[in-house]
Amino acid sequence: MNQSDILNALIADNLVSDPGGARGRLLNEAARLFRDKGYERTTVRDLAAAVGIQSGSLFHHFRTKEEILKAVMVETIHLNTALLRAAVDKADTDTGRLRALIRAELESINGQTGEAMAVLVYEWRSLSEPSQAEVLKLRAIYEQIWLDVLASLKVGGQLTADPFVVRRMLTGALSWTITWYRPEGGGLSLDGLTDQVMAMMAFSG
Amino acid sequence: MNQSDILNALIADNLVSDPGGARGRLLNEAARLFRDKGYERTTVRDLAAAVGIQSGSLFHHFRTKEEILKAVMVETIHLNTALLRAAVDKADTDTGRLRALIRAELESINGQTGEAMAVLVYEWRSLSEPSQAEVLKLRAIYEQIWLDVLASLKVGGQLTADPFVVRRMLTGALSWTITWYRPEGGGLSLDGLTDQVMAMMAFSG
DNA sequence: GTCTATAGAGCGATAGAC
DNA sequence: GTCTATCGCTCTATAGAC
Repeated sequence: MNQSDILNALIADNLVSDPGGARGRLLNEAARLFRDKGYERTTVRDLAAAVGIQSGSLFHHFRTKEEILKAVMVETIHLNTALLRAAVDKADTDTGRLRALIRAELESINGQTGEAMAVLVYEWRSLSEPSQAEVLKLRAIYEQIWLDVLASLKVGGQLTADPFVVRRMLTGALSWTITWYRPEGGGLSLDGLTDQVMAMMAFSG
Repeated sequence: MNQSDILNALIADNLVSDPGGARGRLLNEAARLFRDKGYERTTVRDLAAAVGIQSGSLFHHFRTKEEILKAVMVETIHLNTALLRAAVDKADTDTGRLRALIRAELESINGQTGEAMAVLVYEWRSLSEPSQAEVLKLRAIYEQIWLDVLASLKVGGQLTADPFVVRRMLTGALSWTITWYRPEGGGLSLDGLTDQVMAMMAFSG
């Protein structure tokens, strides 16, 4: 399964909207706007204009503005959980799995789904409490993939620090790359960036 | 010079407002509100209520709401640059200086100035372009303290990764601790957290 | 230096025609 | 399913009394 097979499978299961459809197009534009301007500064008029309709028409597709934010987050987690799962399953050592996780998360953040990933990380506060609880359940599945690999490295002795703390440090370090890393610049490639992260970790394996 | 001596020296130089005065009290409350609710969701009525005045009275002290955000950021950088400088000057090896930097930044983020530090990191987008440029100049001084130590470690061979990349990874990892680390919980202490970060770094010194 | 009162603009969301 | 029109509300900032 390559990336586009994974996407198509999720669309078939109604877990992710078809990016060609009306709903999918809106969610893509919403992710971009929410990342660039922030959720609060993005108006329903901005969202509507981005897909070429009037603001009133938006509410035929979504009951509230917040429902759009939630949909961006939920679909992003579904997609990236599947991508992370696929990446980790390809490796056959714990060290290789850690590298695959770092590479996959960097790609999620700095690649095509980057806008939505940034929204997921930095617009969390804008989501209502009930929606946060809902999204958190989905996020836990994603996090567990990380924790399983880190725990295995800890048992194997390659990792000395606490897996939970390491995961949180990496969450911060990797998500922060969206503020400074520019893959198109011709400088550091995504693999090169992954190498740098690995070089930073106290890791004998 | 202990921490309170440093603060008093900055107040004497008019670089930081006296926390007991009207301006200082407002900036402290503003930092707390901006961190908790975000800049956009915090209204001038919220800010005024936090110091016990009406919203109209705020504009006797600040010309715009954004000026308050900028003042929070500028004073935070002045204070934390002085604290970082003092911390690094106490150590006498490069490894010790790195540890001191990590410890100091964790304390800035998770201690008394944590609310303002969080605003500095996560409300950057809410600052107007001209103000961003102004604050960036001050930030560069702070960053240079980090880069000097990391460059020295690179020359010494203890650090293999690129100093600029390492600094950015650490910026993300350390600032992210405000979202999960709770020092008062009785679990991990600030020194313990510093140990965990050091344990994560590929660092033979 | 703080108050009351409000101007002026923009916001999310709704209603009903087509 | 999109349109136009607009409601009702909240926001930043101002004006002028005290």
